[in-house]
Amino acid sequence: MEVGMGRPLADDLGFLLSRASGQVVRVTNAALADHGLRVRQYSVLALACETEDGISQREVAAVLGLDPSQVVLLVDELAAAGLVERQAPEGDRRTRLVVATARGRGVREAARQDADAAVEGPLGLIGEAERERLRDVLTRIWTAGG
Amino acid sequence: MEVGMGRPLADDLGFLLSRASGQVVRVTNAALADHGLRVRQYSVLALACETEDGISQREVAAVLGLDPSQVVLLVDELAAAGLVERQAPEGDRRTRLVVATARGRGVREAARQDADAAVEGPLGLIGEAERERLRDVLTRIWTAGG
DNA sequence: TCGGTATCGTGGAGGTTGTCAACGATGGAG
DNA sequence: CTCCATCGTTGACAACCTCCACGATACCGA
Repeated sequence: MEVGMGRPLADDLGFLLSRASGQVVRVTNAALADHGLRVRQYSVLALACETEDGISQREVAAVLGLDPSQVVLLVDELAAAGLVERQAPEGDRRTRLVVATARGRGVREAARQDADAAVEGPLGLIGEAERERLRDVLTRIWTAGG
Repeated sequence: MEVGMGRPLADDLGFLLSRASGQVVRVTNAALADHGLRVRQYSVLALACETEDGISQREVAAVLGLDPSQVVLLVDELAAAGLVERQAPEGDRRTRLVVATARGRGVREAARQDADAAVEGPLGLIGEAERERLRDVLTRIWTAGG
């Protein structure tokens, strides 16, 4: 029986994941501040920009891994800034579609560039092939779910 | 000039990182709850267990990527649970060494097993070679720093 | 030896996030 | 029509992050 120490924290994937994530989020938030955005808001805005007709708040919550109640405030803030609008869909009067405004799409583009540039700090040493592999792994982790 | 949409959010490494991290943290927290721990506390405890003579709170903060003021409360809670002790080092009376108690080491081991098992949910499909690769990438991201 | 400067732990304020339970409104199935 | 599910919303509460300030201690140069 080995009595020594088990695997150190520095090898724990969960720990490494959350530490790296915190790092990137910190840097990204700093970059987005110039645009009056935080990462959460930026993510919602980005999602809204990716559809022509908008995306329901429920879907936003599901994709981002958030509680639906969190999305309410995020959309409130984005709407107050004039970056998105809440629209009623054709058939279902329960749901609200989050639709990006023209201004929202512009801000998203500008913000994306700054965020991408800032994130090159932590990610600078990671090559493109490795990034693609990382995307794949992180997506699979998410899909495997809880 | 391409007018279409740029890279979607689902390809953004920062987003994928924080979503996967949140997922794993959520699952881990649930597993650690049986031991009366949260991930943050568990990380501090794990770090304390990895040294014979303890680790300064400053170092804990640096390794975990936290503000030193956060560590104070975490150590308070761990100490109140009898899992760690604050000890004064030989030379420097400013610093406090966080030292794991025998009970703390036991709890850490038990908690580690439950946490590792729980994390197999999200990480189950990732092979060992890929995990090692992931550890390497995440560590480099952290080291590249901000 | 003294004085300025840096570091450590700690405390507090303020904003952000995560979690959970409820509610009203609407939709859908039987 | 009735029962049940879904959607957005609200509120409460704990956890977390960020920043600033303080007292105590250490270090270094004059």
